[in-house]
Amino acid sequence: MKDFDLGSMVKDHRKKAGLTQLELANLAGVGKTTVFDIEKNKETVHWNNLLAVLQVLNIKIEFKGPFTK
Amino acid sequence: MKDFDLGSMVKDHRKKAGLTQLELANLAGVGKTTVFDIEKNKETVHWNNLLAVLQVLNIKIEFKGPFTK
DNA sequence: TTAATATTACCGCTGTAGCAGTAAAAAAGC
DNA sequence: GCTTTTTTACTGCTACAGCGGTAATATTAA
Repeated sequence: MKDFDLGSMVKDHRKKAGLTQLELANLAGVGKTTVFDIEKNKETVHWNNLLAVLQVLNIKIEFKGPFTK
Repeated sequence: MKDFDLGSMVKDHRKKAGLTQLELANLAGVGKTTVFDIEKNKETVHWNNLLAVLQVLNIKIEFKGPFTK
């Protein structure tokens, strides 16, 4: 039930991509505060901003529900 | 590259759970507008609100990146 | 060690997501 | 058919996420 640590994953991928928070923010078209918040697991971020950051890092999202066909 | 249709998935799961948009919104603790926007694939929703809705529907999220361990 | 870079943390300000309310259009039930 | 429920769509209003700027702390490199 506990939320998985997305922030650390983002940070890890960013590091391995050789990017700073500011660079990642610029690439994703968001502010540096947003990248910082994501890595700190703040759930107050906007969905589209999170998507933009994940896309830069090539992180895919999969949704699995009881009725996933 | 195209975004997968999360809105339809949410709607489908909601239907199969026998919930109306309003009921789902109340269960998730968000407004009806938010549920409506999610099903319409508006990416402007807040991350925490999306999480709350998915949790009610038992939809899990998985992140898969190049460096996922 | 010192210097340069990166991260964390705050600050106002602004834009807008979220809200409830309303109403009209669609869908479901009778 | 008609009635009820649900969904869609719009409206002000409010709260706060996001923004850049700044500064302090932490990290890295030289």
